[in-house]
Amino acid sequence: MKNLPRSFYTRPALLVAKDLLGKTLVRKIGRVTLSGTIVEVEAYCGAKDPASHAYRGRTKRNEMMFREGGYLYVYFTYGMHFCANVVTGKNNVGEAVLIRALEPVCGIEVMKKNRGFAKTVGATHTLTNGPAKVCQAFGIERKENGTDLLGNKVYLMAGESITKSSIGTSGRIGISRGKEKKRRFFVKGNKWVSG
DNA sequence: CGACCGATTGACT
DNA sequence: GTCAATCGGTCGG
Repeated sequence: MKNLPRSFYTRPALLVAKDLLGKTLVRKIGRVTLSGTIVEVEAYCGAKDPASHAYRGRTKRNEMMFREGGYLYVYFTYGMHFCANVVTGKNNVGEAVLIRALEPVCGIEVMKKNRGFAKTVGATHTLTNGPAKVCQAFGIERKENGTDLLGNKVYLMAGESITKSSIGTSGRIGISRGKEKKRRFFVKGNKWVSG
């Protein structure tokens, strides 16, 4: 299997967001491989979007968002959580797509260990149904900020194809500004989608 | 420098 | 349903 090419990421965030549904996120930690199918995302559109970290221009924190597409932007929030974004668009644009939820595929036992879950068989939907949960399960922290998705630590592969009719759209979650914009996309009926 | 608040979660009433 | 946890970015003085 092969990484998605740079050209997948250098398009506008809204297009990349919809195309990310059904793709497989892969994370390698030493010899361990974790993977999952993306089922929920949100687009954050640079300087034009009041909810985006890039809205107030380039800073040390959001620098990564201004790279060309295909890098990981990880930020720390609420004093205890990390969220992972896929940087999109061309250099200096400042767009990204937040990975909000995914369906675990490989390495479920390791994800449970990372999340502090008991060693039971199978996965429960609370394992990865939220942006900070995905990061915790996949071991994505501050040092993963800036990871090149064309490398072999964190990357994406083509996965299931999602038909247009099974993609749901809504306003974004957990923000106060730009709430009305329909920039959240999810796979309808998938139990891993966050509530 | 101090106050305020956030792309969240989990525990508790 | 409500609320604390906990810290770094941002803005006002």
